[in-house]
Amino acid sequence: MSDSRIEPAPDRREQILNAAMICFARRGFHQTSMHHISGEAGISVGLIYRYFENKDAVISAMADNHKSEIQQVLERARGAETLLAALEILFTAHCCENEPQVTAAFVVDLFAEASRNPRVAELVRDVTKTVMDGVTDLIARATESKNATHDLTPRQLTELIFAVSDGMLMREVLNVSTATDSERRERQLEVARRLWRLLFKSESAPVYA
Amino acid sequence: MSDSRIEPAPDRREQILNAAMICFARRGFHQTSMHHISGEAGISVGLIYRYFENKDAVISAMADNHKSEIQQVLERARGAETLLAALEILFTAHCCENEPQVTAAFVVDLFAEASRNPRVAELVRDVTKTVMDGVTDLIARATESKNATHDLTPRQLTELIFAVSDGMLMREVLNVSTATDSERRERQLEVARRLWRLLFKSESAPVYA
Amino acid sequence: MSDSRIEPAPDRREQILNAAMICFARRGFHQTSMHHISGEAGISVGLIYRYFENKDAVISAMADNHKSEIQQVLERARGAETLLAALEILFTAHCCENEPQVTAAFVVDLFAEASRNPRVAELVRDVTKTVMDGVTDLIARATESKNATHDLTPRQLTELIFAVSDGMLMREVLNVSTATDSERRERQLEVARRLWRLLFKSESAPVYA
Amino acid sequence: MSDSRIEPAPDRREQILNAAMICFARRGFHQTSMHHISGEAGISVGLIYRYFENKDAVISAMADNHKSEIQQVLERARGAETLLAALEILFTAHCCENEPQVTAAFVVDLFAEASRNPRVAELVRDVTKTVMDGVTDLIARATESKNATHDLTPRQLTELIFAVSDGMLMREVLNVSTATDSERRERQLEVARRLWRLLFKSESAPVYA
DNA sequence: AATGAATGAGGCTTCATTCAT
DNA sequence: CATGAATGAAGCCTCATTCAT
Repeated sequence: MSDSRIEPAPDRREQILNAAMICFARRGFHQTSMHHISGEAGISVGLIYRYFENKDAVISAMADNHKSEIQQVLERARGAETLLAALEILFTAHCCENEPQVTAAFVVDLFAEASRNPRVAELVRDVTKTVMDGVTDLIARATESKNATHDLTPRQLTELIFAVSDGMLMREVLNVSTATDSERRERQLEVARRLWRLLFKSESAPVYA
Repeated sequence: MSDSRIEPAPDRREQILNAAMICFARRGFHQTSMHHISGEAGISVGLIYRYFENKDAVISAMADNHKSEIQQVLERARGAETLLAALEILFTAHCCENEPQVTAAFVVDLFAEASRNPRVAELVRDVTKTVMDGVTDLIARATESKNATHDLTPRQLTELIFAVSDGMLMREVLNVSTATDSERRERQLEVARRLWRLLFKSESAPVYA
Repeated sequence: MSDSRIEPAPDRREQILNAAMICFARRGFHQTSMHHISGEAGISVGLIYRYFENKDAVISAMADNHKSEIQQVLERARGAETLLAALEILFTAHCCENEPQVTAAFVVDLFAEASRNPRVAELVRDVTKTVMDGVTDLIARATESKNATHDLTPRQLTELIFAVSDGMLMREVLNVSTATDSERRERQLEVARRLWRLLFKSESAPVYA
Repeated sequence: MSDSRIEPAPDRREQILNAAMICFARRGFHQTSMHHISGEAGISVGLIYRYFENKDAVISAMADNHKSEIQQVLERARGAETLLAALEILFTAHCCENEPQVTAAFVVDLFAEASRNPRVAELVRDVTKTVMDGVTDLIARATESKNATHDLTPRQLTELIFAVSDGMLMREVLNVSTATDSERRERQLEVARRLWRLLFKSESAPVYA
């Protein structure tokens, strides 16, 4: 803070990944050139290659980052008091941090890339499995699951919940400009909440007023 | 030679679009070259430019095609006897015709492209709106919607149903090879069906045991 | 001849290879860029890739060409009346057609490349073997070989003769500018001739006045 | 720290040149990067520039080194008891020290480089002249030259002998793996020896049987 | 003396697009 | 209508060289 050194530790990797995230969200993986990234990061092209073997490695690293972030969210969700609160944490984090447009565009592109880049596919599968296993476990242990009115297994409930979440995220890229980001988000959240209550309905009052 | 009444050329546009669909699903829009398409179609590169202004126009035309197909499915769904049957038609068509992998890869790429190509975005938004309006209407008029145990409006129900469908399609690209296409599909369909029954539960089971 | 068409068949491959030969001789394989070649050939860079998979393929094709040329020379040598005449054909062709500097620079670079590019090495080994086998055969059958004053086998004689030829070619790149090309060549030829006479000495008069 | 009398740094120049020799032999001058050299030498890239102005200077210095080595060999040859012994020293040194492959690849590359880098050409010409002058002198003074059966001048004999030596070295890079290094070498040496005896045949055998 | 991060020009290659035939 | 040779801009990546530390 009082240190006069301009940049104590310019974590280049992170700097490059941040720039790449912006570029990828803006134009997609394959429309983003190394020049775009270097320009956004304010460094030279060659320098990127000191930190990443090639463009694919940048994409993989971003997927890795995405994985860590999601795992942190999972940890937070595990600490929630109720199942619905946990789901809300997951749903919100998945789509709402940063500008939702950016995240959504990136994630959809990530899945598109996964469908043909095996290394990325592996990463996405991995994070997907981890998080879904975590949520399945959460559901299986939740008291809210006891008096359910459906015959969905915890696993199936998880699949349903994630499908809704991913599906909404996918639609997000269309950027229906008839509403602000937060309004749109609120609408989606409301739908999701109602589904959750339906799935984990307790006799008592609705969780959210 | 002088006879120009009978269709002299095969439907080139369709031929090209079919080839493009295969290529796009295989490698994505921006990884597919015009030569890939011409090779797959068995024609020369130059010929593509007689039918499409440029590569973007091919992509847009594919989105157009996708729109027509989905609208046809909507028509079929409208003729179904019950709401659940209609949903099943929609869900199945959306994901199951052709090889699901192909369709899934294409659709995810289409959404990714929509997030930055305004013309594609416009088309996708259009088809999305049309189909969702259609389903909302279907739901609003369905007798199954009367005795619902939730407070979801027809519009919200539609959003929920489509989110589930799209979300599952998105996961499809990961191609978890632990099951055949149809097995995977069956599992997804089972989850979706249970949701639908929960949402439009009719005959029997009282909501509160 | 009377045909008014400007270029009846612009054998692109040959055109490119000619340009490449000039460039390679001028600056070596790895100092020659595809731009250099395309410039020398008067075409665009991209066009080279219609005819050659990549730069290495151009090098290999040149080595191939070199092989054909040498084999033709071998054929001519086979038709010579005396062994010494045959050797003179081989020696002269190997080093003297075109500008000797160009050929020499190219061949030395070719060997240098062979020492690390397996595909080129294979080609050079192949042509080397073919020609040396041919000459060994020529020697074995020549009457001049009968009354030799040495105990060198035909194979060894061949090795000796080729070593001399190659060694002189190697020196050629130094371009000792104290003499014209042809003078230098004449000096080399004189030395070589004397060696050959020594090796295949007949009792009679020297073959060449 | 204040002591600067005793050689504080190891002989960096030599260390770098040794590393460069290994790299150059392995991949050729222009395929060797400064990083390759620094890596092989176990130092940083920047340090090379403290001892050499640029990459070309490294190449020139290597040629210089090569020159010194050859001159030392010439000195040794001068001390030999017979002409044939002297030639054997020269022939053996030229091709056999270190791994022959390495030397051969380096020398062929050196000549290739000489054909377009004037500074290198100058050096190679210089060393060539020095050594050939030395050998010419050796031959002129040798008693073995007296009763020769040929009309070759000492200069021409030198050219012949060196051509054979260089030609065999050039072939060496093809590394016909059908024999070990030493076996191959022995075969070459045998051919060369027979030539020498033919050229400087002394004691016994009359020329005409 | 020594390091290695940083630069940016330049090399190889691909690809959308045009156009003569 | 159809072809495919041709172009050239642009993308990915390497590497000689510099310079702050």
